[in-house]
Amino acid sequence: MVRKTKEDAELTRQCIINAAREVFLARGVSRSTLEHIATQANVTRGAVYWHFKNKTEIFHAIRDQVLLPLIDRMDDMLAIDSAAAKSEDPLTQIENSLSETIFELNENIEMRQTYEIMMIKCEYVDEFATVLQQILGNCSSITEKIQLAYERAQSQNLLTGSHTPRALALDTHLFFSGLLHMWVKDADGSRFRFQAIELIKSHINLRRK
Amino acid sequence: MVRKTKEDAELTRQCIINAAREVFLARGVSRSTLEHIATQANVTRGAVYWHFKNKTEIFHAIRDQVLLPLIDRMDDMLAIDSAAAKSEDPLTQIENSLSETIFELNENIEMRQTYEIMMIKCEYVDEFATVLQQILGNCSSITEKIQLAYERAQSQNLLTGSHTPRALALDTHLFFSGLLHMWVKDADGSRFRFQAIELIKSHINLRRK
DNA sequence: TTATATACAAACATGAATGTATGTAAACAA
DNA sequence: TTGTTTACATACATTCATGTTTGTATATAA
Repeated sequence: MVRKTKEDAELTRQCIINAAREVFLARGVSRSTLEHIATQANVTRGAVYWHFKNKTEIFHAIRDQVLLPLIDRMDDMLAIDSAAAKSEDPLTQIENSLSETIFELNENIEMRQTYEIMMIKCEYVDEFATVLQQILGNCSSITEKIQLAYERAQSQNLLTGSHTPRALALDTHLFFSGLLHMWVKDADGSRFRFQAIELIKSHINLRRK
Repeated sequence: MVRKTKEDAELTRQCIINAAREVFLARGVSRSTLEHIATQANVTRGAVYWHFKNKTEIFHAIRDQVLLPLIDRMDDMLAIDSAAAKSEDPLTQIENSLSETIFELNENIEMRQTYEIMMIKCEYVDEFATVLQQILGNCSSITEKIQLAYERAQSQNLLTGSHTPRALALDTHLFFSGLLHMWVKDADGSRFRFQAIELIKSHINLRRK
């Protein structure tokens, strides 16, 4: 049975991406073969090669599909003129944007899998090295957004102590980066997953006057 | 020229480990072949197979050689009865143990390479999955040590606010975990490497009364 | 209606990488 | 001094993943 219409083709493309995510997660990117992916997707390698140039292209497809939207949303939540910004103080805004991300990881299986692949099932060499630069770029931009929020908090006299918004933002970013890593590595959920939201709240409260 | 004495053999073993570290770093663990490693060490695969069962065993050798001592030292610096504990307040003790680790990463090339391999040049699946559990275990133990230090700080009335030592320790641990990741990923050093020590100081100062 | 492009499946050719088996020279023990 | 083990190098067999090529049924455009 051969698929024909455009929609059918797009459907198999999605199947391949989903299959690749599962396979990458289970076997790591390097050890995953196009045969594994094809089998998981109930197609042959022919179909895979039709839709993608090689494994790297599938990898990027997976990444773009779920990671980019997440970053966009985080950006939105931290923006000055967002809906959130008008109803909440800047610190709560930061807290919510972090919590929201954790919430998404909990709810959205594909996103969780993708995060796990990117963090502990992938070796950042050669073609994948560029992805690292992208990640660093995203980190910088998010840190800046957080910094702006802290600046607003400062001008509203919400902060304890006399720390610069820049330092606070970097500290928050590193904290969250560490949290995401632990969240992913802590697969059985015993250590971090259950208390992630509390940790975020506690982190922000350290700054509250 | 064939090597003969015990010492010579141990020397080639070390050569192989060092070669493997370089190769793992450059190509990632998965893409590194025993042939690559052998060539880099100026031996043949025969020698590699004589000293190691397979690639995984080399991986573990690399890890044990530099990572375990680091963790031990960190434990020491945070211990109640260490030399550091007697001359410094608990918060400075925490700060120094973190700074010391960063200092080591800066000075010790092998350690830096090993960290980089473990964090972004390795896929944690199958045989390597157990390493993740070890890492999580180490994290727990270090967090507990930090917590004890915060408890001492609390009883000495050094802390601002009313946060529990447990929450502070987790926050510090996550911060440092994130810092290490960024430190490693930030290969050109532009973003994090130069200011790592400042970030640590700033993180601890957030807690100081 | 027919020609062409699409969306695959199946077959093929090639190039590794692995593990093992064998060979061998020197150290060391007896 | 000779036998045995050590510490490798070399050769071999096998498996496996990749990329490409070819075949083909159907959709779609002309």
